Amino acid sequence: MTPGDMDFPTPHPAGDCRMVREILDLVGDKWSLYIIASLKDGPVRFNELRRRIEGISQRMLTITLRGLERDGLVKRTLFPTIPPRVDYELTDVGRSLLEPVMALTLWANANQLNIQHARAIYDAG
Amino acid sequence: MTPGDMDFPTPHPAGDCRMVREILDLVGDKWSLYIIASLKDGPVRFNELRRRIEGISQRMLTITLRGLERDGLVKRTLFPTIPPRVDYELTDVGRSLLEPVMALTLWANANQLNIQHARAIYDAG
DNA sequence: CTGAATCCACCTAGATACTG
DNA sequence: CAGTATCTAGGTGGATTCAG
Repeated sequence: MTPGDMDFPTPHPAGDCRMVREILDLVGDKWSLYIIASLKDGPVRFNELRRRIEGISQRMLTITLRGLERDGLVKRTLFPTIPPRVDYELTDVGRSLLEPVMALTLWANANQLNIQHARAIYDAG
Repeated sequence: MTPGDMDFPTPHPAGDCRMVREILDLVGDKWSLYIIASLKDGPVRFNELRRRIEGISQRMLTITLRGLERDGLVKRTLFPTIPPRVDYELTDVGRSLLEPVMALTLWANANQLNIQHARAIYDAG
């Protein structure tokens, strides 16, 4: 580490953007938000979750759930019965994420036509 | 388009989640939010933008700007001087996106310790 | 039922070199 | 200055198969 470059509190003016990117690294993948949304009304079992989220593969459901569990957004409960049963549910932290996501949803609602229009114009030109 | 599959209003209960995903497809990539944040105070030229966003390559800056321009979030203005000059600035739509993004930032601020903690516990077990 | 393991196709994005 | 073109490594996610 060269002494001259010791501290770089904010390498660029984008400041806060750093943390937003961390969230996007958290739930910005293809399936996380679908899972969170699908869990908003209470615990759901693995295969039921799989049925609810159309198009997700078994592998991606497992992997994504593991990530959400690791980040403390989803809680996994194993019932050691035969056959085994596993419930997934949102933690308080996970549920609190629904709020800012809702803000994004509102923005999407308000602007999706603008965006479609802009694209149509751009693609025409 | 097969007549049978005509309409599928909400294939799964995740409903609103669709639109959120569309936004993530819009600005959920690696650089879009950095660019939007870097443009929040007014027009910026290409190379200045490149200097502000540490780590971005010339290619990715071009590609990402094209996408944002196509979606109507960023406006590109060419001054046909020699050497050429190009200004990029947020449109009203682009600027309006800063609000819900700010909500995400607040959530990140409030929960980043929770997440770090959850990860530490998970990785320990 | 709930996974883990493996293989593979696609896409993203970085490096580099070149252009008007 | 503001791009474009090409090549390539690495990551993401789908399909399939196996296991407890």
